[in-house]
Parts: sequence; structure tokens; C-alpha cells
Amino acid sequence: MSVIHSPFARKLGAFVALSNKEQSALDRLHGRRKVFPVGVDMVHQGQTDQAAYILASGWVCSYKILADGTRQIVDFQIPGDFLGLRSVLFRTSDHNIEPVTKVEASEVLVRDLLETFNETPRLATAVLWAASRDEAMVVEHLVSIGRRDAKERTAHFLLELGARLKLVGLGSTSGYACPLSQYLLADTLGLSAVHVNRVLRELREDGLVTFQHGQVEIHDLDGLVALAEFDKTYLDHDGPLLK
Amino acid sequence: MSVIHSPFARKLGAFVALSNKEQSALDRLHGRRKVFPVGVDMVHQGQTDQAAYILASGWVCSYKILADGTRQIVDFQIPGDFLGLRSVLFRTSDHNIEPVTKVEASEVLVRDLLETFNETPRLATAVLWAASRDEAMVVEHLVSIGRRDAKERTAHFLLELGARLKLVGLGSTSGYACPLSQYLLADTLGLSAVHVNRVLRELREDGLVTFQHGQVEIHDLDGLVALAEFDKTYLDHDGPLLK
DNA sequence: CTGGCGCACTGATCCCGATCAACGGGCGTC
DNA sequence: GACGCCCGTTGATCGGGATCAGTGCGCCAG
Repeated sequence: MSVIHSPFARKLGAFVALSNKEQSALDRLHGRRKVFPVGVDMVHQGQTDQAAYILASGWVCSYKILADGTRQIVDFQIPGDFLGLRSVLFRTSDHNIEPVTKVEASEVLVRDLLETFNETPRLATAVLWAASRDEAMVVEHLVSIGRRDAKERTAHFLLELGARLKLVGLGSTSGYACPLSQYLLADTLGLSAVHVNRVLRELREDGLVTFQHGQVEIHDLDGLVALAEFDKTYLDHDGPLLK
Repeated sequence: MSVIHSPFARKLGAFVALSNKEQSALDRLHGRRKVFPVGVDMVHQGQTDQAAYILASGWVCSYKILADGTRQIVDFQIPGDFLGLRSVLFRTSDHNIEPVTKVEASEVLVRDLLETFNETPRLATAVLWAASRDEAMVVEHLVSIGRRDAKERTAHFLLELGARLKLVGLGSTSGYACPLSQYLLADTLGLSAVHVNRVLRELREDGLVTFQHGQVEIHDLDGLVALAEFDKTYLDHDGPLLK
């Protein structure tokens, strides 16, 4: 029987060294597959959904739209990320979760998740670590928007994406595929699309990074890390944090 | 035997209708009391602490300082808030938790918390709801900084504080005591202290809210709510959400 | 082939909020 | 009582990024 570990298992494996059996248990968590087309809300603003998902493929962003039409993207989910749990719990929050590329997701019942934890407690640890890392990234995002200028912010975000994609085997520290338009980038970074364009040009002219044709190429990792004050521990650990 | 429910019990009681017995179980959670003086870091940047705390009195903020000395405050904790759990989990995050007023906190072992949950599962539900609300507020904070202008941001923050303080019986929708300096406010909102001052003056001149002598007085609730696009459900529910 | 549309890109201008500089008041210390 | 120091307050100026306006290109639908 062939073993194809899901991005979810790969991600958690980056935090806790998991046996093949444990990884398979994670894979078994994946329930019914659902496909969401591009640009369609998975959860509507103000509405709560009972389902949680594990992203199998595609990218998702969660965002909020204000009365004047401006949009703030809170974060992105990539394959292996857990999704919807927040919108299930947040009775009072109202931000959508919109796929930016066609998304394949596995419906997960929280009950099944908890049962899996009972079988193998180390999985609970792994999930906690992954969740805390995800929340740390939201906090870093907040710091970025509050106190970093446009160039630093952009550099930080591109580095963060790279680190996360590397975790699930979808990229490296030198480059990765990125389906985000400059408009999405703008609404993520709290900038205008015009200015994102200028910033990307500057970063390219500085020889730091290129963002073209859906592809991010990092040319000067150290320079980017220094510019963005990016936490290198996100990039450095190759094996699991907890053996 | 007199029953003095802690702010922690009061806060959770706002989400789930708790019996006196359950509230007492929450009160019993409070472990050894610790006092932290004003302006001293409870957890140092980059360092992890094994303890989690429940704030008994005082205010705490968690923040990060960048290389150029600028500071971004991520959020505040007020009495009844759970604290330190995030810094325990965030191995990679590096932001401090600094009391802004003298703080009395009860050390809590996560083990004790889980045991309490086993006795009364409804408490687990209450904690989850409270935690998700707290995280929703961080998300709203991010949206604020990213897409609202200085006036809207400030209004939103003052409303949020009021709603949270009301939950634990430390204020009302018309006013509350607030120990924050305009410098702290600035580093929270991603503004400069000078500009915070001007914004507060404008809000006062508009007859919306005053922030003077450590006291916030809300004069036009509806006006503020509209300006900030503040979610009124935070203010409206008086009883527990789940009976 | 053609019109329409979304996205990348650029120049010109504007404005919100940062920065610099200064003053005054409360309060604790010597 | 005099000196610092922190905080609030205000004016003048600067600048980063928004806004407005427009071009060009690829792609899809007709």
C-alpha cells in the first residue's frame, strides 16, 4: 500500500517527528473532498459554517470588506492549512474566506480530529504548534502593517510565504509559484495596487526579489531577511522541531 | 461562604450561562498570586515562559520592538484575560508582555485548566468562545491598521476597550477608566503620538468621545459605532450568549 | 477579427500622517 | 525650591503612499 502523505501531514511533520503510522492517521482525517471554483466565497460574511476544512490544493484568503468597499486580507491558507475553524468559532467576526485559485478541500469534523488526538497525543502537540505558528504569523502581519514601510512589508510577506510553502514541499527559499495578483497583494499589505507595483519594481532593481508571471524568485535571501527583519528560524529548521 | 467571582469567571459567564458551582470552579483555578510592577516585562522578547496567567488586576500589553526602536503593540489584556498562553506556545515569536499598570496575576497551570474542563465541559466551551473572541479582536485590529484612517482606528479601539471592560464589570458603554498614555495608544494604532493627540482633539470637538485624565467618556455611541464600523453585537448582548 | 476586461505598469498630483521643534504642567527627587 | 522627566499640546514642514488618469498587453467571448 503506497503512502502519499498529504500536505497537512507534511506540515505537522515539520513540527513533530511523526511516524508513518501517525502520518497515515492524519491522512485518514481527510473527509469528503469538495471543490470550490476561483473567486467564490466559501463562507459568507457574517455567516457561520459548521464545517472545517483541510486544504488539499489551491490558495485561499480570508478577508473583510469595509463599508467604503476597501478590503483587508487577513491571511492566506495554502495546501496543508487548516481552515474554517476560526470562522466556525467566531460568531461575531465577519470576514469571508475566498478562494483565489480553484481549491480542493477536505471536509473535517472537529469530532474526528479530537478522536485522532486521543489515539495519538503527539498529533495534538503538532497541531498546537502549527496553529500557534499560524497565529504568530498573523501577529507578525499586524506588526508589519503597523510599523514597517511598504518595502519592508512586502519583503517580509514574500519571505513568509516562501517559508510556509517550503514546509509543505511547494517551494524553496529561492523561489516559488505564487498566484496572487498585485491587487490581492495590495489588500493584504494595506497598500494600493499602484504602490505595490512600484515597490516590486524597486525590489527587483535592488536585486532582492522578482515577482513576475506568477513566480517569485528570491535573489538575495540575506538582503531580504535583513530588510524585513524576518525571523530566520522560519527558514532554517529543516527537520522537525521535536524529535 | 461568600461568593466573589473573579473577572475571569465574569468574562466567561458572558458567553456561557454558568452555574454558581461552575463559576466557583473557575475561581478555584486561580493559583499563586504574583505581582508585577509597572513597566516591567513579564516575558522577555524571544524568551519562552512556562507559566500562564489569569489577570486579576491591572493592564498588560503585548508588543514587539523592531530594530529601529519603533514599537508595535499587538493587544492589551485586562482583568479576566488569559495571558501568556500564546507566548508559551509561540516558540518562534518574539514579543514581550509588559504591564502598563501594576499587575496582579494568578499563575495557572494548563494541566489544572484541562482538569477543570473534564469536570465541567461547559467551561471548555466558554473558554473557547472567549479565546475566539479575543482572536477576532486581533483580526479586527489588523483590519483597522490596514484599512481605516486614524480617526476611525482610534474610535474603533476605544469602543473595543469599552466592550471588553464592560464584560468584566469594569466599565460601561458610556465610559471607563483607561490608564493608557497617548504614546501607548500611538504604538497600538500604528500612529505617532502627536497625531494621536490631534485625533483625540478632533473626536472631542466632534462631540463623540473624550479621553482625558485617564478617563474615557463616550458621548455619542451611535456616532462612534458608525464612524468605526464597530460591530454592535459586541455591545448589545447583556446576558450570556449560550443559556 | 474585434470588443471587452482584467491586470501590469507609469507619470502627475494630492493629502494624511510623520517628523521636527517648542512650550507648559504635574510630579517625584535631591 | 529647583531641577528633571514624563506627558500632553500645538505649529510648521516634510514625505510616503494614495489617488487620478492613462497606456499597453494578453485573453476570452462574440
